Amino acid sequence: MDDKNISQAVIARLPRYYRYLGDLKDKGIERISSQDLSKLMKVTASQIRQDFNNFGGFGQQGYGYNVEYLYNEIAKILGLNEKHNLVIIGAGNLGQALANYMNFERRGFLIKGIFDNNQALCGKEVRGIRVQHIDQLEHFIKENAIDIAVLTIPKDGAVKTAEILAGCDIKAIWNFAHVDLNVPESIVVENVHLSDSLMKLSYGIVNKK
Amino acid sequence: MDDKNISQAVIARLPRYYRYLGDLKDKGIERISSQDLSKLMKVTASQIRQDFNNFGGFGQQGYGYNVEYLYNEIAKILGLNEKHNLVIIGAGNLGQALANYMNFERRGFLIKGIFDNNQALCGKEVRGIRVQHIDQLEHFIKENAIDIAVLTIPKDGAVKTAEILAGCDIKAIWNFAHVDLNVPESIVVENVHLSDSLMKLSYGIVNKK
DNA sequence: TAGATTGTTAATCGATTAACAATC
DNA sequence: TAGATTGTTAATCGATTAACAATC
Repeated sequence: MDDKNISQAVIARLPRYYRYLGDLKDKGIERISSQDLSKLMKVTASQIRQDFNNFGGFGQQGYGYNVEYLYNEIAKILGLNEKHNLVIIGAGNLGQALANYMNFERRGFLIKGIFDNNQALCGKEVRGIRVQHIDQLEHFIKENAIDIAVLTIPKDGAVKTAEILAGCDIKAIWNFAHVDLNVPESIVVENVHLSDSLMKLSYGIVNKK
Repeated sequence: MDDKNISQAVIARLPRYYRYLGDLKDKGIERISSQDLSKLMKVTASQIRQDFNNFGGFGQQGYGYNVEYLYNEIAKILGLNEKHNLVIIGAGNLGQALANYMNFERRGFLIKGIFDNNQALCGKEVRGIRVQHIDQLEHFIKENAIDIAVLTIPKDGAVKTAEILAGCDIKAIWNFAHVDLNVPESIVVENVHLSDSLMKLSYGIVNKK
């Protein structure tokens, strides 16, 4: 897998390929051609082949792609073969929802800690993990080899907390706050702006043809 | 506002413009040039002007853009000046988190009902709204002029429920299930695939330069 | 071998950026 | 009026699609 410069558009499509291949695998399907996959996923076969060839040749002429092999290769590309330790910052509804949504653990994303600045929540257990006060965050991250911080707090707190995280050795921030974080290039930030998504939906309704 | 064919890329940027303009407005800033906004948002001034001009001229040569006016115009484009009635389907953690996250109401998205197929949850109150059994969904949608269904249930249920929704007069589905829904073109679907987002983040960590 | 389907190059399409005339 | 900045056209860049030779 020699990553020269894979475009964001390609990367954004990988999880969807992964999902479809997982379904095919579960159905016991062994091989699939780019053409058949293209019908299933409603994209062009050409795009599928181009996308995969960014990472090397996974197929075989005259045969197509081996489902399980391709599935595993995409997992590797996405880093799903590695374990990631994460903390959730913000033990409100969304934080708890993510903590309880445990398909993530199956993919190697292990919740090691949950933090909140509300003393009343501290000590409470969410999915067997005791909520800690946010003051302990910095120490905890360093001690527990935390890779990923999940930010599920309001935007004011998020900006400040992101600065703290930048000071620790955090690798990535999964940001649910409605604000763009300003952290060094070296930290990966993946935003989930739910209100942006809802506005896009709203646009779709209002401008329906 | 004459919508010929605005590209998805442009639409996806509108909520972000809206957010920044809202912040500027709150700070009492009256006008801004595309150049200043471009520095703030880290995009090109050219893109900003192109984007806005898809919807008509909102600026003035030699002056720039009036913040409040532009803010309101974008709100109109996004349909935020209209009210939307919505139901949440799935009263689990995520459904409750969204129900409780009430900035949505401020933007005109009114939660009218919450549904679940788990009898144990029915009758329980979430944010003052009594959870109903999913059997009542169809009836409720038709009676209460519901525009938007928020799907926060596992994927098997989601596919079936989407079919029911397609039968009602629903306008849009905000889909949090990890599956692509197959509904008529006339229904707007906006997906929030959290696991896809987390995989993108994972890719970012593993392939960091 | 013949048929199928990839990997890859070339063509097309669309989106972003640059440039500048129009105009406030 | 002169300066600033938009609206818009033209140039560039990148992503998608089409085509086909390579090869299993």
